[in-house]
Amino acid sequence: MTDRSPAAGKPIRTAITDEDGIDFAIIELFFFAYRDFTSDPDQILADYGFGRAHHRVLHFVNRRPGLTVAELLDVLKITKQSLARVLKQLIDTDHIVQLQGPRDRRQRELYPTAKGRALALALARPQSRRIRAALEDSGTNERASIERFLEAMVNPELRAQIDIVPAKISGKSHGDH
Amino acid sequence: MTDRSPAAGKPIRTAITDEDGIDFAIIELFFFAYRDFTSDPDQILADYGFGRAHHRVLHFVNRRPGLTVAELLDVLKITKQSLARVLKQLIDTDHIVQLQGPRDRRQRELYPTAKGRALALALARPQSRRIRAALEDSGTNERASIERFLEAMVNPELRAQIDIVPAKISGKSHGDH
DNA sequence: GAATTATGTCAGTACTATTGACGCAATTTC
DNA sequence: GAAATTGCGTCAATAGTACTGACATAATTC
Repeated sequence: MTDRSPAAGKPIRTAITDEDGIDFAIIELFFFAYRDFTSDPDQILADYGFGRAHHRVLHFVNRRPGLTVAELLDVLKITKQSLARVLKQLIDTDHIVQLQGPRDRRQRELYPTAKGRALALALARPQSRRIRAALEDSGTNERASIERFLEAMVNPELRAQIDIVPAKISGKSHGDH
Repeated sequence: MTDRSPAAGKPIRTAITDEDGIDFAIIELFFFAYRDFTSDPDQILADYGFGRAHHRVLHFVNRRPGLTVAELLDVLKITKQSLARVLKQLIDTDHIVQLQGPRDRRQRELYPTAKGRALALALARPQSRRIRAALEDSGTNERASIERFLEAMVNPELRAQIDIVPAKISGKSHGDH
């Protein structure tokens, strides 16, 4: 089984490199960075019997309280059926509540509970710590570059989703409770 | 079903923001960026009946021809059993060949075939195009910032994996590996 | 010869995702 | 007001990726 079967191609012994005109360096860095970026919350989630899908739902419901199921599906780019089980579990465990839409009573507006907010924060905390550490390694003003780059990596037609968030008033100490 | 059950918590109507001391802006950008970054190759892979796991294996076998199964498991951070099916399919479809290790005949060195190399390039091409476009939006010298940031996002103890690659010499003085 | 190592494989399970179909209630359209 | 559409929930069937634990084989090391 170790030998190639008769029809098999010959082994190529040289590594693919950026000379092929392709940016393997960043492709690979992006893979490693995202792998470790998600590993922090994954560990916490395991304690709850939740997975990465629960995290994403929880995140967006906290970021855009009151969004409807349809809007959530659109942001996550998954199907209704994929969302169903995950959302049900989050509701059953009292992390998220549904309210009937005020304008359209068919809609279900999704809101986090205090419990759901706390979990969202707990999951984001190690990720934020990792980001802060990475930015400290870089120069301070490079933060803007990183944000621009990441935003430019998103499909243009979907970039609107990013800016839905209320407004991330940077310097401000805020008060809208 | 629309009302919360008696014991349910009250809905929180305000969005989580960066004021909570957490960098939601970049957390979310990273999610969107990676989602779209992987969507390009996913479409191509579907034509072959392959998934993202096949892509990762193919990528690393092309990047480090001759790596052993154990090394591959270590880079991917998955289990032997998870790799088994994917690797078998790639071998059966003549994208990858195994050679008996020269020093240690128990080992299987993995190499891409011409077919495997071609597919790896085809998968990387749209990703590289996306990266190039994103970098064009930014300044040229910001490339180094991006690389530094992504590298700093990786767990320090795993950062060694990144530099295993032969040498990604650009203009970079990056000297010491 | 015995222990260890590298790999492959088996069985069972879990999570996330898919497509397609159907039902119900609310809204919109005519 | 009846009909069509929309938003949501749910059912059934399936797939891809991952896990743990166990066991077999061959090669290497002690």
